[in-house]
Amino acid sequence: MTENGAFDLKDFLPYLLNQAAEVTGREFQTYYRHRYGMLRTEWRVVFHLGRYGDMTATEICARSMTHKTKVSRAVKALEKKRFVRRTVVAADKRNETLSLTPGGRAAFRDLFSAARAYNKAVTRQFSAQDDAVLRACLAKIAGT
Amino acid sequence: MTENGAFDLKDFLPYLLNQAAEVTGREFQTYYRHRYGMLRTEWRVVFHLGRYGDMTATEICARSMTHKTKVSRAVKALEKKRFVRRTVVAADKRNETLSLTPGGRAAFRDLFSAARAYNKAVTRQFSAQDDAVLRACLAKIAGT
DNA sequence: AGATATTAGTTGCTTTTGTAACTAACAAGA
DNA sequence: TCTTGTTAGTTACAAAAGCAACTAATATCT
Repeated sequence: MTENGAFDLKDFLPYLLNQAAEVTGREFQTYYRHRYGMLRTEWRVVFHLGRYGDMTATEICARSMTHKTKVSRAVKALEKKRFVRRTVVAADKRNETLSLTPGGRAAFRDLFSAARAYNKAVTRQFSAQDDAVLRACLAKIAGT
Repeated sequence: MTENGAFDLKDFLPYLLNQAAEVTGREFQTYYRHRYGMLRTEWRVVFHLGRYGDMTATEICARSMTHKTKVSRAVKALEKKRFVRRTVVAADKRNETLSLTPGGRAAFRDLFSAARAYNKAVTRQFSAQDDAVLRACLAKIAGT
């Protein structure tokens, strides 16, 4: 697309990003959805706890830029599925520390390596340089 | 992220894409939402008709990789808001040609230039080369 | 201490989306 | 012409997300 040339939907970044996000999101969701009956936010919560250790819902919100109602519902669902349990912090009873159960940890390990593999498969389409540029641009757009 | 190094959420392409898509989507939606009470798919339909001329819902589905129920609902809403009207094709009464009303055209012109401007603003963050790489990668991922 | 504000997290209600089943119009072969 | 199949588009119902109001616990200020 040139400065004064035609401007198509396929030149419009929000559209492009949305399409790309939808494709990869759909592809990867088969893992957590099929195997563990998780929703995207649930998988994200499991990722956080598995990768970074126990933390509160609020910390997950901050780290993943996810709204607290989404996280709240995800935690509730994960608790019901016995992937996560919560412990009220004695020092401040408003806080609950979230942690993975053994089953949650097993799911995490499986999904973590699936995520790595999926990521590698997508990334393999590009040169290392292009991949780096892509990631840098996305991070910049996301404001990270 | 190196081959065997730590793998973080921020290295996971589906996550990165989702974040970036959400940020830009949210930012741009203020235009069509605030000014014209449109939803994303409605704006997409208007874009198609304004940019590429009258066409049927099915054609919009194909061009924008959008599911037909989404388009169907968008068209219904746009019709109610008097941005779009439909004409049953005499030769095949299953088809309805969609076209913009004068009001729809005015909205399109406004949103089209807003989209261009927004796009330019996002793009300006990167070098021309990086921008080209970004777009190429996204198109590849989206399977376009 | 007592009033006020802030923070963590939940819930209720509404909007939006996804899925699948549906109607109507047309096509094509027996 | 009478099935059978296909295509365009809609609708009904369920799943998910967004938003705002809510409770409970703690912090702050006087």
